[in-house]
Amino acid sequence: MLYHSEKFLRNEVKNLKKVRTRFAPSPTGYMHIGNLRTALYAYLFAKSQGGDFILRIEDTDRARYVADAVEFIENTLKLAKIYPDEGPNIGGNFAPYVQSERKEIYKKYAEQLVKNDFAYYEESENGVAIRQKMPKSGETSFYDVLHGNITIANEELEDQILLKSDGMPTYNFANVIDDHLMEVTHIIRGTEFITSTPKHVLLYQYFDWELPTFIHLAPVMGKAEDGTVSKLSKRHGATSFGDLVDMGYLPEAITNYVALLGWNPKNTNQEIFSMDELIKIFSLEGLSKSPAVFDYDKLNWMSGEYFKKMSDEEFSKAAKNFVKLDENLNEKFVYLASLLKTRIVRFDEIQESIQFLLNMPEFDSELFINKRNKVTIEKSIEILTPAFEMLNEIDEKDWTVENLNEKISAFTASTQLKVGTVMWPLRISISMKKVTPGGVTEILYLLGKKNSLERMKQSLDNLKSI
RNA sequence: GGCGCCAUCGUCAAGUGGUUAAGACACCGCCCUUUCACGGCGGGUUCGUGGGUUCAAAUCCCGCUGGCGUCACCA
Repeated sequence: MLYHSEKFLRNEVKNLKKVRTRFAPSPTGYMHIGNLRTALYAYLFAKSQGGDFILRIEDTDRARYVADAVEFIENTLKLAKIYPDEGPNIGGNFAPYVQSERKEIYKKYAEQLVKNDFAYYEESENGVAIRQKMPKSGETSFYDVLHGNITIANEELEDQILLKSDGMPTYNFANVIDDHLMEVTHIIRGTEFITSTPKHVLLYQYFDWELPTFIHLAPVMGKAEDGTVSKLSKRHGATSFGDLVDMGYLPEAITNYVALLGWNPKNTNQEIFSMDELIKIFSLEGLSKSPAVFDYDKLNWMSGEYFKKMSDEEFSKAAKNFVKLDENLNEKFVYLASLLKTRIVRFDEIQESIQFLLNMPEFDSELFINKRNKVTIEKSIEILTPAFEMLNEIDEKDWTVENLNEKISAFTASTQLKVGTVMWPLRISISMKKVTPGGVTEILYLLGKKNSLERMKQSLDNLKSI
């Protein structure tokens, strides 16, 4: 099959050189998930081939410049465990890596093009700009690893601005110059660049430079409430890596999920991957050419998987930034973490789920009534009264989960009632929540003896006064 | 609108002419159970459409439809 042999051949040739990929964002102070994914794939490909990954800042649009955006991008990549080999604050043999600092380079090459009659000056009220001359006829083709050969008629191409009147290059010019100068072998970017690629190809031809390999990635889509699908944007809620981290997703989980959005490993059904594993297993063949819809359900599942794999210590440490605790809970947080781990999917869910431990919710007699466990108000009073006495006799220092478990089991047995029947009113009386992280003994322990018994007594009094 | 790209469950996706069309998420049911989770077991739903090619098409070709992108002194 042509497609495969061609791809194979192409890879053969390219493999002779060290693979170099780049991520070239503009400094917007915002890392869109789609961009992060592009960076990830470029990084994974380079690393899987033992190559280099370069960070280059495309800040040729002065109007768009955002302060500290470069640091923001570098920090985000670091959080995502994507480490460039070369970049603005990292350095490298091809510095500078910020395009605004390379102004003179572009000027030189633009003028060379004018000299060779591949471009011309154009004067307007803004000043003097340089435009690229496009062929009037014929067509320009290029090979894309994902899409095969793509051909566009030259008459579709307009004479492009290469150098703006402010002396800055346009994207279409600067990326070609830099990719060549920085010896980028594989250009991995979004499909939105497919139609402008012929312009770049022509530039390579004008300079008589070797063409890099192109890989145009399908976009990441978002699903709106009405069910329609479009390119992931703000109307779909959180769309940046930072948003997701702020919501309490683990960076590792986000990266892992995003890796699988548009790429799949060959010959395995594994879905949870560390960065090292991704590097090991990544291949261009697993890339998908059709768009992928960002799915929170799947992200949630994956996030939960990561939580369950964490030790209680790791989890509590990471979760602490998301919660406000009192002294008592702060002390017991590692234990609390063991209860929380399997129940939440984002750190920002914790506060609400443990709020009842901090403050006793308002009394609600309805909660005591439970059909399945055959619990009524009367039954609750009947159980709670002796239970309170029993618990009250436990020494403060024996107030441990293990011991409480033992005592409550013995108590339950003595009542001749079903376990659920006893546990239900007990748990409600100290939590006032139908659903809690952990059962009665866990909550008793977390609350401590004094607080637990105060709550239980209060509930009992309230029940009696109905 | 011109041009270009794309098209397998609701979603992510395996699949490269012959399969009972994998797997995962979500959903539903059952089991376990000290609530909720976790865990275990099971279930339904998929090749956009019309033509070809072929003994045989989700797979190859063409048209249609639909979605997306692009036509800047933005990237």
